[in-house]
Amino acid sequence: MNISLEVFGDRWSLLIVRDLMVRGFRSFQDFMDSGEGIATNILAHRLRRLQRADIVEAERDASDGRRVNYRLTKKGIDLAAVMLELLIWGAQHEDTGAPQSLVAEMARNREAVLAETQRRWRERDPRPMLPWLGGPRGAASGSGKGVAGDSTNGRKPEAGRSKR
Amino acid sequence: MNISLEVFGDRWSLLIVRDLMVRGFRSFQDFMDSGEGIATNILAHRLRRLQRADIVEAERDASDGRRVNYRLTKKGIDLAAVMLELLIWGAQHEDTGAPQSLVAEMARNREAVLAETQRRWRERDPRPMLPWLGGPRGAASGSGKGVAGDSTNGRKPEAGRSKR
DNA sequence: GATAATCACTTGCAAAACGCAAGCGATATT
DNA sequence: AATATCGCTTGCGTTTTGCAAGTGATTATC
Repeated sequence: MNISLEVFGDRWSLLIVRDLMVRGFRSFQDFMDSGEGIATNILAHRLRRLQRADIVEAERDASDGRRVNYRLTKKGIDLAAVMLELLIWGAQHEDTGAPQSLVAEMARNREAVLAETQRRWRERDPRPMLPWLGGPRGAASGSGKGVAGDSTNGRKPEAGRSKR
Repeated sequence: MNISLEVFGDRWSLLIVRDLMVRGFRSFQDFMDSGEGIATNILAHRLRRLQRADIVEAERDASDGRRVNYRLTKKGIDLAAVMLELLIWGAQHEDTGAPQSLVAEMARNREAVLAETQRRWRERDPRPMLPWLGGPRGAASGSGKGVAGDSTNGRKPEAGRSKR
């Protein structure tokens, strides 16, 4: 676990993983526009470190050569369980903006939430999981209520990021 | 979760919580002797911050006025689920010193592990949970194999820290 | 009962990490 | 051809970290 903390032991790394995992972020720009206020040099550095740790991988966008798409690896998506517990803890003990009822439902339904998270990852479904966090600018947020009871099978990979 | 990261977003805080939770640490000295290499000023600062966040509480030792005993609060012990998932993730993906078989068993047995963790906290049972991590200097490590099937009811709170 | 240890810190200082603003090269749009 | 966007890098000042030494209070030892 000491080793884990050499990767996560800073203010941004876990947040980056979370945004990739549940907010549907993919590009450098997504992070810059998210309002979280990470600086470009720090973001670049963290992304590189996460790549070295085999938690994130990068690939140039096929249809736009400027853009780089970041994505979690298997190792990265396996952090979902940690994320979920941290989210639940935060909702119980800190004053986050998370709707109580939804988090409670997620806590009751861990397995389903994790399964859905991994499904979206496997199928490259870019829709954000946690509506109240907001997805990348110009993306239609998930299916309204979001996860945990989400069987609205929109199923289309091109969920609508605006201009590119 | 952003808020959580204002408390955990550094290299040491989570480690401190873990040591209080699973290694049976209580005193400033326990941390200094643990070989993890945290500096005194940083440790003091982190402990104060964790106290302010109501994750840790401190109280002067009744029988030795120099000593301060640190202990997790309820909010602190509720981090056990996060810890456990992080431990499991680390064991699966990083090269920790954790015995694979034991971690696998913990993963299969999450509820029991969490229950036992909270039991030890409630009953102030100071025995460390994770033998391979080692408890505070001079403490008899947990009951051999440790948790997850640990029904050896030694049950005595004074498990034997050496000189004091 | 004076002396030495131990404990939980604090202080000073140097090194590293961080954050901001500006700039840069490559690609894409107009 | 000119301009905009994207993913960075560079410089520089501020903050955080780490190391070593020291301090005051309490306890153990001679």
